[in-house]
Amino acid sequence: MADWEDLHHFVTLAREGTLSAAARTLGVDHATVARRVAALETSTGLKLVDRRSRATLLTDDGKRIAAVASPMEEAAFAVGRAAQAAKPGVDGEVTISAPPNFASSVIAPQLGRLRSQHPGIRIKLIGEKRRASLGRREADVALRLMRPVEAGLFVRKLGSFGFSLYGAPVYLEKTPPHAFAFIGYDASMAASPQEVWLRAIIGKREVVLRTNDLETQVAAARAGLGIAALPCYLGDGDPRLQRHEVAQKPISRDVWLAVHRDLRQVPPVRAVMEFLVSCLKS
Amino acid sequence: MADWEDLHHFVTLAREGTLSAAARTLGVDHATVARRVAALETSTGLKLVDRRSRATLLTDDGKRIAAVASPMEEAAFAVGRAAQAAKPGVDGEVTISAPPNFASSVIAPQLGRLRSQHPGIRIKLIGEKRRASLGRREADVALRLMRPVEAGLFVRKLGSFGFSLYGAPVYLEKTPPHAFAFIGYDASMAASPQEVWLRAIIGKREVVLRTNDLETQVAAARAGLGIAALPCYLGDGDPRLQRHEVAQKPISRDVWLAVHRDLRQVPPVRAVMEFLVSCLKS
DNA sequence: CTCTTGATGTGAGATTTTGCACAATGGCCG
DNA sequence: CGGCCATTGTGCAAAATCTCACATCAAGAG
Repeated sequence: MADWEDLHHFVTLAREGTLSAAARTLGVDHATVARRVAALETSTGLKLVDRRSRATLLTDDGKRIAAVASPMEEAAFAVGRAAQAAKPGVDGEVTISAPPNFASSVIAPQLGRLRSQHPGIRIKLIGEKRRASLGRREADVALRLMRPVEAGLFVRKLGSFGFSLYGAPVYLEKTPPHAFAFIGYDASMAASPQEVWLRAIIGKREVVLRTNDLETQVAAARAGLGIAALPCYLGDGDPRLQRHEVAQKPISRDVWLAVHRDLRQVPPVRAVMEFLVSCLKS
Repeated sequence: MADWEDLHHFVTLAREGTLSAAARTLGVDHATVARRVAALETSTGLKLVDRRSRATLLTDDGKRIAAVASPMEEAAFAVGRAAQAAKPGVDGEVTISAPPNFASSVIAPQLGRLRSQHPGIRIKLIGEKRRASLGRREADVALRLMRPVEAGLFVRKLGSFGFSLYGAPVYLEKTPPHAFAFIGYDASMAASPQEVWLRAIIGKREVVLRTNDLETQVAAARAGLGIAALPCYLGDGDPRLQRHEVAQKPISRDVWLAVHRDLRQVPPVRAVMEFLVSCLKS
């Protein structure tokens, strides 16, 4: 039988697409991935990849083998979860994935509370836009703004938060609404509900800044560049920002908590879940 | 994530029960298995095995992990089959598992025919009593005397053969049936249909030889030791044996061909299957 | 067209892993 | 009770593997 570690490298290469990317996720050198895949080709007697200088493409045989081998990866992740679930006690490291501003503005300020309740838990808090895969254990617990649909997850709605328009107090004073300039997301976020809502309000008025980063919008609005659609939890407590009410129906987004079923009962994970619930109650 | 090859060694150890046995099936030294399992224990942070001097027992955690990891092994075997199935052409090595006497008396004599039809096929013919696992690729094609029940197999009935009583001609001449001495299987084969049939015929008469080996029975019967229940294909063509008819309803056993679904369409496997069908037609 | 960038290929040295040989353990059988 | 035997544990030399560094290559930007 083929070396399972060779299969591991190959499956990762098949998913990542390049030797270098696979090497990064595996934490090894790209030369190692190349050699292990070559070893797998020898042991199976099949040509699995086309080695191009820009990327390595899977051959038809490679696609077939990758499809058959990927259940191995599922099982391997299940082993990792089982190992974590088997560990007793409330100690351990728990990785939380959340939207970046949510991580910094909502979760991080309250982490002290969790720390004092459960001193044995170490937290890894990752603010990232892309959805971390819970199945692949990129995170143990995830906060999402959309209801997660992956199989095998336990999902719970934690609450919701609203958006309003905000600007610097001095800007709102001196600028009549018909002359508002706006700050919005760029094309990568054009489909998000709050951006759709904002565009409807903007109408034919001017957009002076497009960015993919919410913090940048906050900073620009504070500086008096224009009006931005911000979560109320960001804008309402900030003396450098002032809400501007509009006639349109206000928008709100739901916050979902997701955790893999295998980890739901693990004490440290449970503790983190309860902590996150309490974070959004207030 | 844990090293997949460590998992491979651990799963094998879990199935085989001892380091040495696992080492044999993996083709490595027992020290390697021990070290890799230790490495897995370190990486998972769990104690997986109890190291006794006579055997290594799985802990409860070990059993859990083994249960979760064994789907990995299934997938790995599926990869092996997929690799074999992907190879083009009718060349290749095909492993046949069959009852020992069947292999030597029925299949082996006709292998020349297969060889001349398909010169590119190399045959590995394994005569063994225990049922080779097709799922674990211990054989590509198996002949069985019982209908196989494992999942994922393609099964076909090839035919059947009968049993009769045979003895040396001189023995049958000088011995009246009520004084027959018999040659039969030992306890390990007591449940086989032909042995049950033979016992009913024997009644209270004497059994002078019990053995687990059919060839030994043939040799003893030829030598005039007594009467044995033999497959007709063995006894009828042998001038040193003569059939003795009895009133009891004759018994026959079915011969089944089994192959894994994934390999059924592979050209060399197909060729071997057709060859085996033709072997049992005559 | 050239430069930059991110990819793959290749060789040498360092590290890790492996196999071997032998010692130790403990159940089984007479 | 004592020898037997298969199994596990350990240290060292050998072999395989990995990392690192550098060369090469192709696509896209300026």
